[in-house]
Amino acid sequence: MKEVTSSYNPRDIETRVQDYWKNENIYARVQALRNDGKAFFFVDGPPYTTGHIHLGTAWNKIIKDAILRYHRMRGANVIERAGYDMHGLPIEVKVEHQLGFTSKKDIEEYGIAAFIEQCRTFAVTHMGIMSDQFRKLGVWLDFDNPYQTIDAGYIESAWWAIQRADERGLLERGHRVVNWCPRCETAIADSEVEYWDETDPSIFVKFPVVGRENEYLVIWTTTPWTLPANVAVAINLAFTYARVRAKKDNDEEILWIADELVEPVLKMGRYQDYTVIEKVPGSGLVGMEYTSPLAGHVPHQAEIRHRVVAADYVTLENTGLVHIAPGHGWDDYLVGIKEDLEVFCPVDAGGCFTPAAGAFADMYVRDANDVVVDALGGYLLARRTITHRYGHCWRCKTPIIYRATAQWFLKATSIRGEMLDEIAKVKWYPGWAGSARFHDFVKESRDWCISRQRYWGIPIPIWHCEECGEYTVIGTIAELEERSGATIPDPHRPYVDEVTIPCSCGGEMRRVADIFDVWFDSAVASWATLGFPRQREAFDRYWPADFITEGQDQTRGWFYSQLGASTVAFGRAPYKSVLMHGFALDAEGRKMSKSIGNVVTPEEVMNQFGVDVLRFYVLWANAPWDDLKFNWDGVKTVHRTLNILWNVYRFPLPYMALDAFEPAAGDGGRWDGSFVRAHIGEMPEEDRWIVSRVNSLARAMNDDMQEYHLHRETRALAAFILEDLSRWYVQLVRPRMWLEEDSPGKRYAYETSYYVMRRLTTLLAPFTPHIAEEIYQNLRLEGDPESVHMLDWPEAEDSLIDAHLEADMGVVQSFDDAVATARQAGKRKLRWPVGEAVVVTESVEVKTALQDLNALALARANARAVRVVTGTWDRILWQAEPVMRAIGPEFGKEGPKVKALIESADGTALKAAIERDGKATIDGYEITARHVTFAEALPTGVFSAPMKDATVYVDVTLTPALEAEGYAREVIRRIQDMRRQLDLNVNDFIVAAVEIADGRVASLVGEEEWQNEIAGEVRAAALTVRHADGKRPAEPFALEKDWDVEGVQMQIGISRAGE
RNA sequence: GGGCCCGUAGCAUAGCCGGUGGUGCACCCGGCUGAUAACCGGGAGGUCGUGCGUUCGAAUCGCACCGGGCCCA
Repeated sequence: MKEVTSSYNPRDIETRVQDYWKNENIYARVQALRNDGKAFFFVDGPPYTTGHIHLGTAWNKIIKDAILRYHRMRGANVIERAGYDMHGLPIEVKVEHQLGFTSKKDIEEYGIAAFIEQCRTFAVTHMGIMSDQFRKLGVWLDFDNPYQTIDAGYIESAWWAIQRADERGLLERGHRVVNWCPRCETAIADSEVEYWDETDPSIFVKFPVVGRENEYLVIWTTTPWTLPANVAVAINLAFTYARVRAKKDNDEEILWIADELVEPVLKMGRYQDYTVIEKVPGSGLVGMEYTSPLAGHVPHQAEIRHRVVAADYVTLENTGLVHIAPGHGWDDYLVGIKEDLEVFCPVDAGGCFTPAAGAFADMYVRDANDVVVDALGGYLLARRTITHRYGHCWRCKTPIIYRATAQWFLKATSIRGEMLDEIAKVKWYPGWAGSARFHDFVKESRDWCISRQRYWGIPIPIWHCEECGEYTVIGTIAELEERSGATIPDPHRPYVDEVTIPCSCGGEMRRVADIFDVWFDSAVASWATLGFPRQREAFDRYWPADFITEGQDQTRGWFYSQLGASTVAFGRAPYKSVLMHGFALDAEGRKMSKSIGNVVTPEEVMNQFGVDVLRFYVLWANAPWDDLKFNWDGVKTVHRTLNILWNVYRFPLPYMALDAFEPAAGDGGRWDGSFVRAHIGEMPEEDRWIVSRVNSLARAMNDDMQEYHLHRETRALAAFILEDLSRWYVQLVRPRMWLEEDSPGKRYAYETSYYVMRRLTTLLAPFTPHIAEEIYQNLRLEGDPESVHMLDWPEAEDSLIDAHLEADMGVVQSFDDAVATARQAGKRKLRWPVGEAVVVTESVEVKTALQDLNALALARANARAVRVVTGTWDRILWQAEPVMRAIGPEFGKEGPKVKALIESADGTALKAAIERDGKATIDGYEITARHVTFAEALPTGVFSAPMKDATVYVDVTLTPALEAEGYAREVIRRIQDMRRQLDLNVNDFIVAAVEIADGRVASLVGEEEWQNEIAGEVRAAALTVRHADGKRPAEPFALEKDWDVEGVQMQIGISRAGE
């Protein structure tokens, strides 16, 4: 063990430790060490390769790393690989930006092959950058061999799953309304829609009722451009509708509006008067037919038989009648299916009207709003604008539209029951993440649209024959090669688009043009990371995953996509336990975003405070499942804690080095703690106590780790470092470290300190792997493993836990605090001894603790005596306080006099008299208990402070003996200070002289007892103490200083002995 | 609009199967000076988001509302 002189420098330590891991190949060796352990299969949720990691990503990986390191230390053979999500529209859009593209046409002209190579380069480059960042966080996942969603093997895992879906009848091609980005010209998932406010028209439109002159249904919409696709109007059967004769100027017309909404609607339409002709329940409207006001502009509208249908989702807002266009809305579409309505969608992939839209053909739909409104003419009842949340493409920010298109679906609704059953079988941390949140989400889930009309993704492996309409789903590349006769070097577009398969009808099957929704990529990660279906062995051994952990946003994301794909493919969940963690927010609880400018990056924190501080902070700040409100003060606190850990660690090293201390080794030169176990009975109380504490810590941590209470783990560690080690044990053990001679006491101090640090670094290893390693490297014995991460996680040694001693020590700590408080009140420094400290208590625990640990209590209080008193301490005095509410009425105008007499009376005597006789007489006035109360009064020089279940009284009155020691201590302190100024070693001897201006003090300090004490404490070979006589010392000292000690002038000189 | 989570001193957090609200940071005051560009102690600071309810008693249970987050519509 080497002495450590440098203060805590995380960056140096972390660089050195990471180099060591790399050079010694520690990560691989730890894995090899646990090879025979029980398998623990972990699947890394793949981050998307867009670029740099943020605080949330860092937190995510840190949680994973801490948990996996823990499992490894518990002996588990952890099966893991880092993973990356590398396909998808976000990368396509980035590349489009780089190349200056604005539409799919640009891509087609540039060439799909060249385009996807750009995408591949982008993804691979950023993967490398991110891996380096994760490595810097000290994350031990396999970054050299990560699973990548763009690998051919990975793509096969997805193909295989979709083939299984087809076999189970869960793959379906259907016409559905989907979120559609008119710029990207593709369907996008619900999860790819971002909402923010847009201002849109808000219009009320009159639909003419068939066969009724001048009679209209009034509907409301914010998307005029969907009116050309209208086929029906929906009402709610639960509402009452009014048939109203409305008057405007000289015109009259008859309008249908929900009864309760008549007033506001007519006001909006500037009608001056109205009368309700009749009120009809919703059912009375169903089947009513109407014509489109746009029939003259959109030829097809003239052919549609529009009618009124019922729908539950219609609310009592606007007019209570809802315009239905099944081609442009999800709810509309469902109503359409139920009512067998036509799905009319005269809008193309680019968001422009098709020729079927008649007069509106070729217009971009959002631009067409005004034109449509104009075309409504007199059918427009009112026009306003509205600002409301509207969906946008997450990548290019274009407002989305809803569009009915042919897409491929995974029929999640058919396996919903299975999925819900599986959720219940998974162990969720916390429980509500599964039972409430995820369960409710899945319960509401819809079929999953897995097709996208894009380029950079896993091609959907469906080949279709245009001749006979047959289609076939391919499960592997080998299968495709066999059936097509082609070789497939790369299963991506456009290469795979060329491959054709002969159809049994004699025709030729071609691949459908679509690629997978990128969420389907990561959905198959649990078996793709094991190389399945190309390799079966690992899959058979390890699948499903023992554990995964991701943020709460992944409820709808990866938790769901994996569950869906796995339930389809294997009929069960792909994970056995899931820890759902929170989101990283700023200190105000807002989302970190570039536009607000509140983003804190992991690099910032690492550069200022180091990786271990960042790691410990994010695990310590709050429970994993709560959102993390990032706070620099918290980071600083953690830094301080690790700094104290560092100081506590290096504190005993110089003494150990000086004594060439070697910890007792066990079998094979390996440290095993046997010395402490063997000698625990003989060791001083504080040693037994800290050994007990560190074992209690291990016990508590084992319990908390079972539930992944990482915040409790780290908080328990911090509390141990600060409270138990730094503030208590180190203070108590100090004098034993300074002992000159070898002694059992010193040996115990060394062995105990060593034992505690070894235990502590092991417990810290999963959380702060660098500082733990750094300390371990200095502490480890020859036979010990090369890394702290090769050690086994410590079980609590029950035989070393002494609950009684821990309780006793708690009392002494409380006593220590109380004495400090009382001393402060009495303005008596801790350096100055006091006569006695008296503890008044009724508590048996307090009493026994202060008896058991009396020597310790004496030392801590720096008192000549510590006594425990039950009942009342006889030195307590009482101050009588008159009760005027009783005195006034009874003594009348004598009251003030009685008041004064009571106040000046000897309260203590008065109290005793009243307690004895029930009354007392002062100057002839009879005083009873109701006239007076008593407040505690302390004798001169006594100060009190409360502690748990007791009160401490400290008498700070000085006597010559106490004063002698006090001044002697002051002298010692100043000489020590001067030694430091001379930069002397702790074992150097000095010669010193003390000249004291005050003769009385000089003679007190000059007593032989104190002169010897001073000489011993400051390692003085020669010391003179005398009353200053104005003469300078004969020999000049290396350092001379004048001091003011509590108002007494002293001149002190010291030199190194022999110089 | 719905589901889930969160809302405790200036900031962050513990307590949350009910019984006089703990802790850290910051702040003020002090101590220590053989961990020292450290360390330690003391003090002040709280309508436990708001309101209603259950109860002898609620930060803790119930309901409603307000604010924040994630997700859904």
